[in-house]
Amino acid sequence: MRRTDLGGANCPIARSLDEIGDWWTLMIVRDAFRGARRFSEFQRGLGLAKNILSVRLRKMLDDGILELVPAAGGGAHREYQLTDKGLRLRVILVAIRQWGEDHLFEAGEPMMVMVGKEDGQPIGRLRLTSKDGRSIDPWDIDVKDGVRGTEDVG
Amino acid sequence: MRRTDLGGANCPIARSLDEIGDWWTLMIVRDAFRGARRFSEFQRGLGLAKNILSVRLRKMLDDGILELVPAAGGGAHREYQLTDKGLRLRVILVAIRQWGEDHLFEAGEPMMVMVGKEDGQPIGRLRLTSKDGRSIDPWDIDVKDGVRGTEDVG
DNA sequence: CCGTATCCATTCCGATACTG
DNA sequence: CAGTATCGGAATGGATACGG
Repeated sequence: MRRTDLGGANCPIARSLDEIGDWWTLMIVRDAFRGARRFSEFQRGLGLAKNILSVRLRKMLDDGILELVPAAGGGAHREYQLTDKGLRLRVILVAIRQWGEDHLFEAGEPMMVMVGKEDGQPIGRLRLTSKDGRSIDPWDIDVKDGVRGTEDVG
Repeated sequence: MRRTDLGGANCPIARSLDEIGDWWTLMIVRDAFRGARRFSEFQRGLGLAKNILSVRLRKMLDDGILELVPAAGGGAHREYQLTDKGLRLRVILVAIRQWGEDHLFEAGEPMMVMVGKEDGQPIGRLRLTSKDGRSIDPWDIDVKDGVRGTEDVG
């Protein structure tokens, strides 16, 4: 996404979109969460050309979303694995998923669902909250200049 | 996004990405949340060519993300307004924003922040939860076949 | 099996000019 | 102001062939 290059902007949305605001990247992350670890797994799961997958995977390695690690089973090859930064994309995928479930499917239509490993139940809905945990409606939010405070991390 | 057209897939992520998985669309939504309502406002805010903006806005109208309404001030023209479906994209923007804040900014670097209209405080972090409200880690989630149950709405 | 290199078609974007 | 029409250049995507 080059456009007029907003990558250096001080808007976290613009900067994020420059890195992951691309169809394939998020689909690769989706498959990684599903357990895909090898080149061929991503390729079969997504049905994209190898050259494209190659470029995307390398960029995601460069961006620190994926990393290459020795094969889990002890094979000679290496496998792709989500970094912590990549794992944190799960929230975005869930948000996208829940929006799609609400607005892009008919009732009764089959779909893939996310369930907690522990209870096997569909995960809860994401909620916008104020600092003290109360729910906020989508329109009760403003945007203003600020600074990343270290105390906000975590 | 044409690719191999996953739009009809039963994966909500793929289907969502087919509709909003595009750089400009989410940036337009971002500006709409910031208060942009007119063609020229979007154009100035995003710095994109008019022909592109024109196509994007029309598609978003078709998709029911935006709608045209009589000018708020009583002017002769009409203005773009987020539909309910569009307003629900706020959660996705917040998820994208928080990820970017965490991984794409240095401490102390200036950035735009979202604050609750009511208390003026930065909004809380999105949390993945199980059905009963307990927090879930990003890796403690599985994906399986399912159906959109009407009882899950809301 | 894991990629890279090449080629071609399509799409996307920006600039500009133009209409109502 | 709010778009539409056109054009050329750049990037993207798919297919295929090739190399480690």
